[in-house]
Amino acid sequence: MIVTLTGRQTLRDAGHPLDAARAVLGGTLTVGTVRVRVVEVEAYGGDPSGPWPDPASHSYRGRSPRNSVMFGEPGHLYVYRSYGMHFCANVSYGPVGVAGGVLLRAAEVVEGDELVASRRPGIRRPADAARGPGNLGSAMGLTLEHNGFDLLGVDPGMCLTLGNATEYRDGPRVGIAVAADRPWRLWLDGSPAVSAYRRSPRAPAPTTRWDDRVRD
DNA sequence: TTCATGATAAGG
DNA sequence: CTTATCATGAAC
Repeated sequence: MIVTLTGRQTLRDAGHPLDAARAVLGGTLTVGTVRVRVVEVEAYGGDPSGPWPDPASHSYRGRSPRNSVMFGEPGHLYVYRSYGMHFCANVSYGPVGVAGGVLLRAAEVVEGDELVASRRPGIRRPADAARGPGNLGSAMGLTLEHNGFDLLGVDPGMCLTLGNATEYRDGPRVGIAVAADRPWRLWLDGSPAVSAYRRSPRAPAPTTRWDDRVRD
């Protein structure tokens, strides 16, 4: 018997942060008249009392006004201000009360190129429009007003379809000082919109080469 | 490869 | 009040 899960169920029942990341990767996000295909994501877990403790996650030190969406219904948009100037977007996952988020790191523009171009003047090539989480936020026109929107429900102008990617690359997460080497960054191989890997200068040097390490 | 940028949360 | 941060583009 074939069971088709709704997107909400898939995100709620993720058994691991990577399950949620795989579900989102390859899907589409629509905000207003702009639709993009998500080609790079990072999984983030939650606090130590939950199933996926993650010191790199905004929710690691418990619920706060900023991160509360991560603790809420799966399939909602968690928008945060990064370094005071960029807006980055996550998709919440896990049951209500359990924190988790999939950071949207890069996407290809499918619809709305004109509006995106006006929001991202000066880019060298179209693939750079939503390349990197801050750039993705700019291209989609995201602000804190979008925080908490239901991506799988009735909120106007906001829609997420899951990609449930089965073929992808993985690697260490970008720009974080702790738990940087968990292979929780996933991307679609070959997409020109995938961002470049930048290791945090605060992260300890990896003890083994990435390609040599064993992953489970 | 390093730096300025500059909001917000967390810790002293 | 001080420090760190799920980043970016430009300068070096």
